Amino acid sequence: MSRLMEKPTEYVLCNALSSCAKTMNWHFGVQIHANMIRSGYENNMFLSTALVDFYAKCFCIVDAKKIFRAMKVHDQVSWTSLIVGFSANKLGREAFLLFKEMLGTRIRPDCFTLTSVVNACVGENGVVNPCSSLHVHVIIRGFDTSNFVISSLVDCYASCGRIDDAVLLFNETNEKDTVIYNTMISGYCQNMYSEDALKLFVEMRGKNMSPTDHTVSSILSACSRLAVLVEGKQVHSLVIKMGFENVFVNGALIDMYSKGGDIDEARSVLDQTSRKNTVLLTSMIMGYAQCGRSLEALEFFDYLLTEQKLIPDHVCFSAVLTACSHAGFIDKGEEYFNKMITDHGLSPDIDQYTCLIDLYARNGDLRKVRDLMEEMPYDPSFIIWSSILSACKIYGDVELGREAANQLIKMEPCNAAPYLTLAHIYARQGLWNELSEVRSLMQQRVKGKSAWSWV
DNA sequence: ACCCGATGTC
Repeated sequence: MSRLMEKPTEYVLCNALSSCAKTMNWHFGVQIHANMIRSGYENNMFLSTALVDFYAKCFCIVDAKKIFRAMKVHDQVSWTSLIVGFSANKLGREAFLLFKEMLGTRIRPDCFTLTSVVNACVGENGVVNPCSSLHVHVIIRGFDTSNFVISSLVDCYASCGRIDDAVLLFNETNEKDTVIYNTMISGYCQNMYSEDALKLFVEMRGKNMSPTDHTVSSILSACSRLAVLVEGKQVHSLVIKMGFENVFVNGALIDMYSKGGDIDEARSVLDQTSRKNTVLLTSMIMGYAQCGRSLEALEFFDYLLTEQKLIPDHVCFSAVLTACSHAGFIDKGEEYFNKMITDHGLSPDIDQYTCLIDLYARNGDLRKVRDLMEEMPYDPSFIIWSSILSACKIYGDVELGREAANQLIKMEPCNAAPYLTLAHIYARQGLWNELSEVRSLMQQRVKGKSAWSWV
């Protein structure tokens, strides 16, 4: 090894760095960087670009930026590498700003650049998602024939809720490949257009295009949203016929069966999965919790911990706490919550606090709800206040109910639900003046508006 | 030589 590393060529170092980037092998990559400096290759643009890519993929975005800024010359690839780097580090805005900076140079973006910057903007819900202006660049540069660019644009439109624009672009694209179909199907699913997702799947089959494992995982999640077990089972047959079994597909199958009410079939899919991961096991626990088989959820979790050496994550504890909440197991819920911190070294995020608050609230222990809200390092969310408000309705707590309703109204002034629940609480206690106040407030604000009209 | 697209759990 040392002989090989004495006089490596630029070509060797470049490929080695690229491998380190792909495998996220930081330790080896920094040694190559050191070797590169020793060998006097610091000004090699290809190597510097590979370094940018390597550091970014290892989540050392600061180092990636430093290397990029120190470069004397750039080409399309080096610009694109840092854009991809920002994107991989969830810095979509910075990726977009870098793209704009690139437009000011004499280097023109190519389809790699455009795919990458569009992809970086997927899920960016900032002030305005720039998909339209990127789309303009795509058209100007004539990249609207590239399936890579089109599929990332479809995804970008769909991910920021502009499903109509996604459909428009999808429909006007002539040579649609499987990935574009998959992207559109997944876009429909993300936006809750589950029926349209199924329709497009049927269209795809009618055109004799072969579905992939990606197609079926989206379609299965559409089936689980629609709770259509019959269609879901047909897709399951297809999965077996085509041999699509992987963790994603099996995860979607488990979810489809448990949401469709056939928890035992979900378990049978899980048992047939050879490489089980925390996600699949969490789906299963959540499945038991949501169909009211809380004891089985907890037994299964305890079995996995002791016998299968499961390393639970935050989501897994949400599933366990949901099981406790649905069954009213207060002591067990507190025990799991504490064990999460002490035995598993996880600091609870707002979702687990939400589960525990919901557990207390459903059981009418509103004192503990208040204490936990004081203690937790998060601002109470809409979900938390909603679960408190429904508890106040059941247990007749006017004071806390009023506070919860006011918080909810502040967050979503045009949503009628909190006004109605508060009115219900007032009516139960015979507080007629308060009742008419909240009623007229609701009429002023909610009347004739949809729940989302303030957006 | 270096950079690009989609999928699953709360």
